[in-house]
Amino acid sequence: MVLNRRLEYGFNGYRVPTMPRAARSARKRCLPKKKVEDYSMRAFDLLATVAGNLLVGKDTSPSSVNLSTKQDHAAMTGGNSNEECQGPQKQLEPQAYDQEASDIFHVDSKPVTSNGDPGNYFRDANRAAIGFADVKANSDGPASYKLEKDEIGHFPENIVVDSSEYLKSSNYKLDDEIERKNVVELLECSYAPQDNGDGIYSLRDQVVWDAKPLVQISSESNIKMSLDEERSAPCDIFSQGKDNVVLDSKDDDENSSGCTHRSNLKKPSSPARCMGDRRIRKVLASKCQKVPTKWKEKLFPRHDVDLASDSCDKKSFYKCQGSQQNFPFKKRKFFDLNCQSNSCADIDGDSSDDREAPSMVGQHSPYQTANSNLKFRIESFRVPELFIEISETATVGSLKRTVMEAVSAILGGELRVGVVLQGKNVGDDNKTLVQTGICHGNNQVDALGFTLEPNSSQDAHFETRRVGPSVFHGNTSHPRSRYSHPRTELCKGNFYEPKGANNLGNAAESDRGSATSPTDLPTKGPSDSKALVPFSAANRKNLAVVPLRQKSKHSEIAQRRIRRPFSVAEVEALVQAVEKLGTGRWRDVKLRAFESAKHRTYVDLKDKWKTLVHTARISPQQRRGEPVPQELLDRVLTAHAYWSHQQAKQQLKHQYRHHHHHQPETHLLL
DNA sequence: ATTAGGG
DNA sequence: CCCTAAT
Repeated sequence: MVLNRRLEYGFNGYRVPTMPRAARSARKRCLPKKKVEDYSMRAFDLLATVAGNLLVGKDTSPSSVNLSTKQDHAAMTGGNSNEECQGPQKQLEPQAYDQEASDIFHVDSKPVTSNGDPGNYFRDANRAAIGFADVKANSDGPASYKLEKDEIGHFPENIVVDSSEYLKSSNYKLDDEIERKNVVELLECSYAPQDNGDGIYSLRDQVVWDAKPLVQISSESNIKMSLDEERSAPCDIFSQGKDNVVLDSKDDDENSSGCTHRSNLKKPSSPARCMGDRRIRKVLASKCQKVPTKWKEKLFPRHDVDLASDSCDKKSFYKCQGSQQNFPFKKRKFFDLNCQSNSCADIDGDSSDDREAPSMVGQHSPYQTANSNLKFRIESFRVPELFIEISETATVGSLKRTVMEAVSAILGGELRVGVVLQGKNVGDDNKTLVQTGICHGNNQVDALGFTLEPNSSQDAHFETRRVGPSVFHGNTSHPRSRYSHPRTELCKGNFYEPKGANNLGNAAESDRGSATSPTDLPTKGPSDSKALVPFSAANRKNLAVVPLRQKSKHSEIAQRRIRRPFSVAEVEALVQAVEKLGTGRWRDVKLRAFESAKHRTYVDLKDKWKTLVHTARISPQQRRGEPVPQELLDRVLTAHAYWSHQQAKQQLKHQYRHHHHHQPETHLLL
């Protein structure tokens, strides 16, 4: 075998699930006392991720937007296992939703109107999310928020976010950068690739998702809210059917238990999703015929994968995909709230026309309402194609990571939404829906799709997507993919002030930003992926420009924290603090010198000190990373010696006192 | 929640 | 950095 041979894979894209959910297990550690902003943040992530489930309805809601939250989410997070099987039923009920909704965020706002431009759909949704994320909580009482109104005056009507679900976002920065972080966040958090050899190219969750709804975008009146929940399922999900997946009974063969179990859960509005189901089914049909059940069709993400190299065993690949044993299926529940039966009926009728538009990227179902307003349900967006290159000797795990990074890079980059109508991109953002024909008859419902596209600097319009086979270009390693560390300059703080409690404040803040940018590569072995380049399909020239390092690492769930090497300035601050406080008061050190450095815990500081001492003791040749000035290292040794001595002294003193109670403190070893 | 250490 | 035992 030729070592280091390159394998090239072309990916047509993934389907991005709309509503991932974190595991309870992980949540445990992610749910400390959080600030409302965290909820907001999480809400944004989720909302952005689930934007595909946004339904835009006619406007009857108040123009003012209020967001309220209940800080105490403990009750909601107290999920239990039996909930896995039983809970969903209840949750499928709108009432249940509403109840839970009251427990969390709540946003009332205006929906998008039909005369909005085609290019605004997603933007509006995102904007709402952004506003959501930006809201500030009141200090007391049920926090109320104000959602900023965008120039068009479009708001989601109700945005409900399960408060039990959010990331540990203490490091999260709610700024403009958030917009491009949105979707990728959850991908990273919930779909991080793993090494245990499951579906190779699947975007999947690392954890078992909870049964509760994650995000709800709903409204009493017009806005429809659909909740699409996914959960990991045991490999035998298909045969067991014991999971909570909402499916249509018809043409459902096996999984009888599960289906029957669910049938009663289905709401009369279910037809609305029939279309989506069918569409998905259709899309997947060619790839997933091995899977006998529609479950798979419904749940299976798209795996349009082109193997550009023979080195990769296609057979095994497909086998893997088809393997019910190993594939990490996620049960997917779909909730359609407030779906008018009549509307659904219409859609259902339309669904007969559903066909797979090659250029279509997202499934959705727009339908007209009483007024001239349209409702859209975007089940998912298609992620642009990407190209990766990886060593043949790389491990599967590293391949997964690489793919994950590529996907994350794309999603984390500046995204924009494309609207595809009947296979053609709607490039004119200024046209109205009517002019574009989007709001026309139902026969076109299926022809409408949304795409996520890299928002490249210059070119703003896009041509037809997916033109034939993937074109590999720009397959060289992406220069900026990893080695640029803007950190250096960012960390030049004023650390030389004697005792400023917030010496590192600036550095910490700025460091945070830079810390998220460098792609954290797998650090093990030669298996590390090499070049990883998002590449543009024949039609997507911009793609190659997508920053590869946008991935924000604040992945939730038990994700190892990103590595954030201490800058010299930080070391300086640490040394200074330790000189003053000693080595046994890391809490104080933290407060003193790293107060505003959220990502530096006292444990981190303690660890850093440990390594500093070690570093100071080894030869300069053995040291790695950004060189620490010898002067600092000397101070480290000095301080370490001093405080070690003090500590020993203290111990001896205590011993002495223990034996001589009558004796006051005596200074030995001075 | 902190501290101290091993991994 | 993580994980934990012990405070």
